[in-house]
Amino acid sequence: MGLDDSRHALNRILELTVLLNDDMARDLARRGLTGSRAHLIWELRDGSPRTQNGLAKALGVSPRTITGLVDGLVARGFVTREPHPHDRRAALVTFTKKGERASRALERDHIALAHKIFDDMPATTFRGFTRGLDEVIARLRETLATKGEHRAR
Amino acid sequence: MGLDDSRHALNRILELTVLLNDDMARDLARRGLTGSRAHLIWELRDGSPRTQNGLAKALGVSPRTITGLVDGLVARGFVTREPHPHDRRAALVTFTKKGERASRALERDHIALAHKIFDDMPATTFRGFTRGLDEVIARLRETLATKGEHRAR
DNA sequence: AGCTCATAGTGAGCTAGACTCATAATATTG
DNA sequence: CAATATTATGAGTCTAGCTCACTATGAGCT
Repeated sequence: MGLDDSRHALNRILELTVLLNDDMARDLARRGLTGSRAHLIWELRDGSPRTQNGLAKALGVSPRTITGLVDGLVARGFVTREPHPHDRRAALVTFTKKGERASRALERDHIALAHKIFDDMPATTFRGFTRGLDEVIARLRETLATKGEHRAR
Repeated sequence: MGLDDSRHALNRILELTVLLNDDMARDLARRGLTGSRAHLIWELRDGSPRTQNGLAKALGVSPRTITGLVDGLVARGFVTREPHPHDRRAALVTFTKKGERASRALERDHIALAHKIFDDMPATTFRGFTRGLDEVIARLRETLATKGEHRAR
């Protein structure tokens, strides 16, 4: 395939990332959330009381950043910090009612988006897309891994 | 197609956006650039002397933000502010030698990435992917337009 | 028991990117 | 010429990352 084709395809992918980002950011804003805060809630969704350290590892972000995100979510009433039963150092980040509602709303939004994108797509197109997508992701993973080796030296 | 399939596909797309972001951010950091600053350089690439206002519209960002981005690029020697020949209010953001080199490097990186992702992908897979991708983008555009109407009311 | 080391969280201070609002300087137009 | 529009920036805010230093506590080893 020609180079121009692959460049064009890459540009389309980048266009997609921008569109997705905009769409999701707007939905989140409507619910009083930012991307990072929503990400935290999303993580909290499976296994609600979590320590901040656990969240830091799950989100791939420093513990200090979690402190800030949790501060924001506490201020807006989505979560509370509860004492850990066995470890007085740790705080358990716990959903409030509002937080649980928001968590379910995020899930609904996610499903609705998947619907909107894929529902009336012909099955063959869908399969062709996902097949290619898997390959693209695999190539990207390779690339990242290779560069990671360099850095590790 | 089942709901689970579309949800899974959406998750894969999100995974892709994260991978792409990481990969590009790392390349940019290697060149002393951030995503936003690179974006500005990318825009400057086609039609080098540009006013900040023009850049603001091109990047879809407030003029004040451009001031900040240009400040950063000037401090690092990628661009200069030159006086506009006919309008003493406006500054023309202009590449330095270093900026031009960086601009070409970004282009090379872009091409290399497209290569890495698509080069050894079977043509049928590639076509299937781009076809689906076009549809996905179209659906997203629709969604955004619909919501935009709401906001416009 | 006591000492050392590790872990959980936060304060302080930095960079970066985005916004608004107000303002200065300059263009444009009636 | 006077009113209005445009270009850029200062001031101040918010979010989201980071590191480094520090407190409090937990765990393990003599």
